[in-house]
Amino acid sequence: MSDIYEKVIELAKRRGFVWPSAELYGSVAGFIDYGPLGAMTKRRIEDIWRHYYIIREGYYEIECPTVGTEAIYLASGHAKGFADKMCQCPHCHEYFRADHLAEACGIENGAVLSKEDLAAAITDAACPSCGETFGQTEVFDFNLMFQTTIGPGSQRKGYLRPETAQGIFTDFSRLSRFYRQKLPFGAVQIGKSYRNEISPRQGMIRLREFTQAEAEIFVNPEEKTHPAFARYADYSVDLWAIEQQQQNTEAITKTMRQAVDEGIIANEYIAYYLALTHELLATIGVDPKRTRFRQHLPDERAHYAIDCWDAEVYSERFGWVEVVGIADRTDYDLRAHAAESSDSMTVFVPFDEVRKETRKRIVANMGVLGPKYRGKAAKIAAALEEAMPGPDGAEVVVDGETIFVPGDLYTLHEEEVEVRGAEVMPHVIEPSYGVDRMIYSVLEHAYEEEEIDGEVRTVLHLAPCIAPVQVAVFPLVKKDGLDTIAREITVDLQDAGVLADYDDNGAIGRRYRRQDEIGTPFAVTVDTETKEEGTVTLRDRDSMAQVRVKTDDLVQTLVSLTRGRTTFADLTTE
RNA sequence: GCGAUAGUAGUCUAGUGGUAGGACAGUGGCUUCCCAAGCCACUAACUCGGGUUCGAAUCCCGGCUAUCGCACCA
Repeated sequence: MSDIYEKVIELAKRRGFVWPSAELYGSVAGFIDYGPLGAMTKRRIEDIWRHYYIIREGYYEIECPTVGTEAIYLASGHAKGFADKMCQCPHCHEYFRADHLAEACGIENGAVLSKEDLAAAITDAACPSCGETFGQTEVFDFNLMFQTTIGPGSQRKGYLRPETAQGIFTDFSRLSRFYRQKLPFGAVQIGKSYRNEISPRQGMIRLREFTQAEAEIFVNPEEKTHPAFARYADYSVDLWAIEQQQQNTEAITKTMRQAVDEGIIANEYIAYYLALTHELLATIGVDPKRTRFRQHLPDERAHYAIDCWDAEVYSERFGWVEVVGIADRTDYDLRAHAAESSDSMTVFVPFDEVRKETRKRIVANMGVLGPKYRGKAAKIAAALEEAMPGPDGAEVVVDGETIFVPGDLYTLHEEEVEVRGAEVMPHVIEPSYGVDRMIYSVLEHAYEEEEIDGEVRTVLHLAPCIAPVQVAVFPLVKKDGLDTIAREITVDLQDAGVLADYDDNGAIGRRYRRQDEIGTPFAVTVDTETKEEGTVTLRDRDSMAQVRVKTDDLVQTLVSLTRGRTTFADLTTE
């Protein structure tokens, strides 16, 4: 049966929203092209995202390469952790995850075994597909990252990034200086990421090249209270928390204040971005009734994450689809990069008041110590500074050798120092949006076939702020100079930054329907009254209602309508 | 990736071993003062590669893509 997915995809293909990529030479699953209308819609959605995260939250956007060196992904764990150990049945040539097979044979922790151990573990395993015994089989890594080499003849490995986040982490120190080393701060990135999925099946939902919009917000681990939390404290969303999932009950509706106070959501930052995400999705036209937030269960959550929620959108075709992930990733990423690089990845956080601390310091008496230990003296002196002295001496370890240094070879100083703050490794709050999934959700929720006088009218109820074509301009008939007036109006609208589409082809009804199908929210029609009274009709896509508007006021009215400042209903009640 | 099924203009579809019709859409024109109206004309397709055959869109094999099942997967 032709379900809504097929109808939406058919429309998207036919009218130029989304196409299979490079159909000319045969397309490859997991790659899509955005056609003229799709690219415009995507841009508008991204710009609304920018409005929320850059303009309102104040996290500037950066843009990093999609190709990264191996070091980045060794640090991030993607080079290892993103790889599955696979094997192939020698009889039926089916592929399986080796660790799953091993676990089916009663091996625990198959995931941590080496390739060789796994191969040994599965020799007696029966193939889940054909039932034959595996025997000696090779276990190989399948890494979800696309690999490339950098430079001619170079052995230097490069990877296409599997997420945009790493670019922000690798720029951490410069970002910290840009924000004058004051937590919290954040950066965002919108761009392509790549995952070489084994078998992408679900159209726009699982792609090998996809667009992410990610924010990495660096916060003081001691202060996970969002400075603007009041904005969303009373905002309520549907939460499908761990408890409801385990008890198999429905999502619960809570305000963000309640959810944080009751400990359902780990902190204000997570709650704040849950609410912001809910509002953003509603703004671009995702049905709030078909939006919920699902908390990751403890066993699916990454071990370092404190709390993680997915914004899920209901699709008639795919069920609940993860569109946004919002996680508190703690200092995992920065710690990983600090360990791999020579950067501390910390921010100096001053204390509210300068703290006075007394510090014990051991100063070696080099005049005695030097001659006594000779070549080892410098190292022993350095080790002494860190040592805990006993009553008559201190033990230090130098080059694996334990040396007892008598108390008369050093003096103990007690000094009062002023401590003005501490080096803090921030925690990362990460809202991560799948832009392609947002677009699909919007299209599916906007699609409607309604019956008008026995005819089916196909309408995309796109929000005026994301509709690719914002206004259509028609002469009612192509004579008496009506077309000239309509063309002039089109240019006036275009000059005001409104994407206006002039059309004089065919009957007026057909032109309305054409625009309905691509979601154009408003249509302006020029008729004889335009010449006599100086007014045009403005037609609303959703209600098909019309009002007469003064030609002189038209541009201003439409600018305001397309930006969502006013609605068509406001015009009719005036 | 494996198995099953399928692939005909932009879309939907008819069809047969002898090189393809329809509908809708689109374009040009006529008509038309408000919701896919009417009339005329036009454009436009056999998924790709190989094989069998005098001849293949049709039969066979393979690739690609889509749908479904399995596996995989945020």
